[in-house]
Amino acid sequence: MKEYFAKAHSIQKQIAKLVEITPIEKNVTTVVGIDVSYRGNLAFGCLVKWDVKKEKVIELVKRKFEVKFPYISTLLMFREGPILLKLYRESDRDGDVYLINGHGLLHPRYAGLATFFGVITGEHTIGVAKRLIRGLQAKIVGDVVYLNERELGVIYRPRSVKRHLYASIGNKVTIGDIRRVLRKCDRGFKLPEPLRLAHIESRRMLKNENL
DNA sequence: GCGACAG
DNA sequence: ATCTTGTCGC
Repeated sequence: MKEYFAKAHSIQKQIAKLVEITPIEKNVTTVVGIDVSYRGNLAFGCLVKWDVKKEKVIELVKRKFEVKFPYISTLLMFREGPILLKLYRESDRDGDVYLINGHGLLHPRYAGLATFFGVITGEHTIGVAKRLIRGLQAKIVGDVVYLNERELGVIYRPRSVKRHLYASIGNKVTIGDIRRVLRKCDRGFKLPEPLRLAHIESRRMLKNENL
Protein backbone atom coordinates (compact mmCIF):
# COMPACT_ATOMS: atom_id res chain seq x y z
CA MET A 1 0.00 0.00 0.00
CA LYS A 2 2.81 2.33 0.91
CA GLU A 3 4.50 1.61 -2.41
CA TYR A 4 1.25 2.24 -4.22
CA PHE A 5 1.10 5.80 -2.92
CA ALA A 6 4.78 6.34 -3.64
CA LYS A 7 4.14 5.40 -7.26
CA ALA A 8 1.10 7.67 -7.49
CA HIS A 9 3.07 10.55 -6.01
CA SER A 10 5.89 9.92 -8.44
CA ILE A 11 3.47 10.17 -11.36
CA GLN A 12 2.08 13.41 -9.97
CA LYS A 13 5.55 14.92 -9.67
CA GLN A 14 6.24 14.04 -13.29
CA ILE A 15 3.01 15.76 -14.32
CA ALA A 16 3.95 18.84 -12.29
CA LYS A 17 7.25 19.15 -14.18
CA LEU A 18 5.36 19.63 -17.43
CA VAL A 19 3.27 22.59 -16.28
CA GLU A 20 3.72 25.84 -18.15
CA ILE A 21 2.79 29.13 -16.51
CA THR A 22 2.35 31.31 -19.57
CA PRO A 23 -0.24 33.93 -20.57
CA ILE A 24 -3.16 32.89 -22.77
CA GLU A 25 -2.21 35.58 -25.32
CA LYS A 26 -5.30 35.22 -27.50
CA ASN A 27 -8.63 36.88 -26.77
CA VAL A 28 -10.87 34.50 -24.84
CA THR A 29 -14.27 34.13 -26.53
CA THR A 30 -15.25 30.63 -25.42
CA VAL A 31 -14.86 29.06 -21.97
CA VAL A 32 -15.44 25.37 -21.32
CA GLY A 33 -16.65 23.99 -18.00
CA ILE A 34 -16.56 20.29 -17.09
CA ASP A 35 -18.24 18.66 -14.09
CA VAL A 36 -19.03 15.15 -12.87
CA SER A 37 -21.74 13.89 -10.50
CA TYR A 38 -21.56 10.50 -8.80
CA ARG A 39 -23.86 7.80 -7.55
CA GLY A 40 -22.03 4.79 -6.27
CA ASN A 41 -19.62 3.66 -8.97
CA LEU A 42 -21.53 5.52 -11.67
CA ALA A 43 -20.36 8.90 -12.87
CA PHE A 44 -22.31 11.37 -14.98
CA GLY A 45 -20.03 13.79 -16.78
CA CYS A 46 -20.88 16.91 -18.72
CA LEU A 47 -18.80 19.34 -20.80
CA VAL A 48 -20.23 22.75 -21.65
CA LYS A 49 -18.67 25.22 -24.07
CA TRP A 50 -19.93 28.71 -23.37
CA ASP A 51 -19.75 31.71 -25.69
CA VAL A 52 -18.70 34.66 -23.56
CA LYS A 53 -20.11 37.35 -25.83
CA LYS A 54 -23.40 35.66 -26.78
CA GLU A 55 -23.69 34.30 -23.21
CA LYS A 56 -24.93 31.02 -24.68
CA VAL A 57 -24.01 27.34 -24.65
CA ILE A 58 -22.55 26.42 -28.04
CA GLU A 59 -21.54 22.82 -27.31
CA LEU A 60 -22.68 20.19 -24.86
CA VAL A 61 -21.15 16.74 -24.40
CA LYS A 62 -22.51 14.36 -21.77
CA ARG A 63 -22.03 10.71 -20.93
CA LYS A 64 -22.33 8.11 -18.22
CA PHE A 65 -19.21 6.32 -16.96
CA GLU A 66 -18.28 3.56 -14.60
CA VAL A 67 -15.57 4.47 -12.10
CA LYS A 68 -13.33 2.12 -10.16
CA PHE A 69 -10.75 4.35 -8.51
CA PRO A 70 -11.97 5.59 -5.09
CA TYR A 71 -12.01 9.17 -3.96
CA ILE A 72 -8.81 9.95 -2.11
CA SER A 73 -8.01 13.55 -1.32
CA THR A 74 -4.91 14.66 -3.33
CA LEU A 75 -5.38 11.73 -5.74
CA LEU A 76 -8.51 13.05 -7.46
CA MET A 77 -6.78 13.08 -10.86
CA PHE A 78 -6.72 9.29 -10.91
CA ARG A 79 -10.45 9.06 -10.27
CA GLU A 80 -11.85 11.92 -12.33
CA GLY A 81 -9.02 12.60 -14.79
CA PRO A 82 -9.91 9.77 -17.22
CA ILE A 83 -13.54 10.93 -17.30
CA LEU A 84 -12.56 14.49 -18.19
CA LEU A 85 -10.29 13.22 -20.97
CA LYS A 86 -13.04 11.07 -22.51
CA LEU A 87 -15.47 13.98 -22.52
CA TYR A 88 -12.78 16.18 -24.03
CA ARG A 89 -12.00 13.68 -26.80
CA GLU A 90 -15.67 13.57 -27.75
CA SER A 91 -15.81 17.36 -27.95
CA ASP A 92 -14.68 19.85 -30.58
CA ARG A 93 -11.53 20.50 -28.53
CA ASP A 94 -11.50 24.17 -29.47
CA GLY A 95 -12.32 25.95 -26.21
CA ASP A 96 -10.10 28.95 -25.44
CA VAL A 97 -9.78 27.95 -21.77
CA TYR A 98 -11.06 25.10 -19.58
CA LEU A 99 -12.53 25.41 -16.06
CA ILE A 100 -12.20 22.27 -13.96
CA ASN A 101 -13.89 21.44 -10.64
CA GLY A 102 -10.91 20.94 -8.35
CA HIS A 103 -7.47 22.43 -7.79
CA GLY A 104 -4.65 23.15 -10.17
CA LEU A 105 -1.25 23.89 -8.62
CA LEU A 106 -2.69 24.43 -5.12
CA HIS A 107 -1.81 20.84 -4.34
CA PRO A 108 0.90 19.19 -2.19
CA ARG A 109 2.70 18.00 -5.34
CA TYR A 110 1.44 20.71 -7.68
CA ALA A 111 -0.67 18.09 -9.41
CA GLY A 112 -4.35 18.86 -9.01
CA LEU A 113 -7.04 17.66 -11.40
CA ALA A 114 -6.95 20.84 -13.49
CA THR A 115 -3.19 20.58 -13.86
CA PHE A 116 -3.41 16.94 -14.90
CA PHE A 117 -6.06 17.71 -17.51
CA GLY A 118 -4.11 20.71 -18.81
CA VAL A 119 -0.81 18.88 -19.12
CA ILE A 120 -2.32 15.86 -20.88
CA THR A 121 -4.40 17.90 -23.34
CA GLY A 122 -2.12 20.89 -23.74
CA GLU A 123 -5.09 23.19 -23.10
CA HIS A 124 -5.25 26.34 -20.98
CA THR A 125 -6.80 25.21 -17.69
CA ILE A 126 -7.97 26.78 -14.42
CA GLY A 127 -8.85 24.85 -11.28
CA VAL A 128 -11.91 26.01 -9.31
CA ALA A 129 -12.54 24.55 -5.84
CA LYS A 130 -14.78 25.27 -2.86
CA ARG A 131 -12.11 24.56 -0.25
CA LEU A 132 -8.36 24.34 0.03
CA ILE A 133 -6.88 20.87 0.46
CA ARG A 134 -6.53 20.20 4.17
CA GLY A 135 -3.03 20.42 5.50
CA LEU A 136 -1.80 22.44 2.54
CA GLN A 137 0.62 25.12 3.73
CA ALA A 138 -0.93 27.90 1.70
CA LYS A 139 -0.75 31.55 2.68
CA ILE A 140 -3.37 34.08 1.75
CA VAL A 141 -2.50 37.75 1.27
CA GLY A 142 -5.42 39.86 0.12
CA ASP A 143 -7.06 37.68 -2.48
CA VAL A 144 -3.88 35.94 -3.61
CA VAL A 145 -3.05 32.40 -2.51
CA TYR A 146 0.64 31.55 -2.13
CA LEU A 147 2.23 28.13 -1.82
CA ASN A 148 5.92 28.15 -0.92
CA GLU A 149 6.18 31.84 -1.78
CA ARG A 150 4.72 31.20 -5.22
CA GLU A 151 1.61 33.02 -6.41
CA LEU A 152 -0.49 30.09 -7.61
CA GLY A 153 -4.12 30.99 -6.98
CA VAL A 154 -6.69 33.66 -6.20
CA ILE A 155 -9.81 33.83 -4.12
CA TYR A 156 -12.74 34.25 -6.48
CA ARG A 157 -15.57 36.32 -5.09
CA PRO A 158 -18.53 36.42 -7.49
CA ARG A 159 -20.64 39.56 -7.30
CA SER A 160 -23.65 39.33 -4.99
CA VAL A 161 -22.56 36.00 -3.51
CA LYS A 162 -21.39 35.31 0.02
CA ARG A 163 -19.36 32.19 -0.54
CA HIS A 164 -16.00 32.45 -2.24
CA LEU A 165 -14.04 29.90 -4.26
CA TYR A 166 -10.37 29.12 -4.76
CA ALA A 167 -9.14 29.37 -8.32
CA SER A 168 -5.66 28.20 -9.22
CA ILE A 169 -3.36 27.81 -12.18
CA GLY A 170 -3.97 24.54 -14.00
CA ASN A 171 -1.73 24.90 -17.04
CA LYS A 172 -0.75 27.61 -19.53
CA VAL A 173 -2.44 30.48 -17.64
CA THR A 174 -1.34 33.29 -15.32
CA ILE A 175 -3.04 34.71 -12.25
CA GLY A 176 -4.08 37.67 -14.40
CA ASP A 177 -5.69 35.30 -16.92
CA ILE A 178 -7.65 33.64 -14.11
CA ARG A 179 -9.00 36.97 -12.91
CA ARG A 180 -10.03 38.02 -16.43
CA VAL A 181 -11.65 34.70 -17.36
CA LEU A 182 -13.62 34.38 -14.11
CA ARG A 183 -14.80 37.97 -14.36
CA LYS A 184 -16.20 37.17 -17.82
CA CYS A 185 -18.01 34.13 -16.44
CA ASP A 186 -19.49 35.84 -13.37
CA ARG A 187 -23.26 35.79 -13.79
CA GLY A 188 -24.01 36.42 -10.13
CA PHE A 189 -23.89 32.77 -9.10
CA LYS A 190 -21.38 31.01 -6.89
CA LEU A 191 -19.95 29.03 -9.79
CA PRO A 192 -18.59 30.56 -13.02
CA GLU A 193 -21.32 30.11 -15.66
CA PRO A 194 -19.81 27.24 -17.73
CA LEU A 195 -19.16 25.21 -14.57
CA ARG A 196 -22.59 26.01 -13.16
CA LEU A 197 -24.28 24.79 -16.33
CA ALA A 198 -22.13 21.64 -16.50
CA HIS A 199 -22.96 20.96 -12.84
CA ILE A 200 -26.70 21.38 -13.36
CA GLU A 201 -26.69 19.07 -16.38
CA SER A 202 -24.62 16.34 -14.73
CA ARG A 203 -26.94 16.44 -11.73
CA ARG A 204 -29.95 16.22 -14.03
CA MET A 205 -28.48 13.16 -15.74
CA LEU A 206 -27.98 11.47 -12.38
CA LYS A 207 -31.53 12.24 -11.31
CA ASN A 208 -33.10 10.99 -14.55
CA GLU A 209 -31.31 7.67 -14.23
CA ASN A 210 -34.05 6.70 -11.76
CA LEU A 211 -36.80 7.05 -14.32
C1' DG B 1 -12.52 4.44 17.95
C1' DC B 2 -14.01 9.03 15.83
C1' DG B 3 -14.10 12.69 12.53
C1' DA B 4 -12.56 14.71 8.44
C1' DC B 5 -11.41 14.69 3.41
C1' DA B 6 -10.25 18.97 -3.61
C1' DG B 7 -14.69 15.64 -5.87
C1' DA C 1 -19.40 14.02 -4.24
C1' DT C 2 -23.96 11.91 -1.94
C1' DC C 3 -27.44 10.87 1.89
C1' DT C 4 -31.76 14.24 3.25
C1' DT C 5 -37.00 18.14 5.57
C1' DG C 6 -37.95 21.75 6.76
C1' DT C 7 -36.76 26.23 7.43
C1' DC C 8 -34.53 30.90 7.66
C1' DG C 9 -33.26 34.76 4.81
C1' DC C 10 -32.69 37.69 0.66
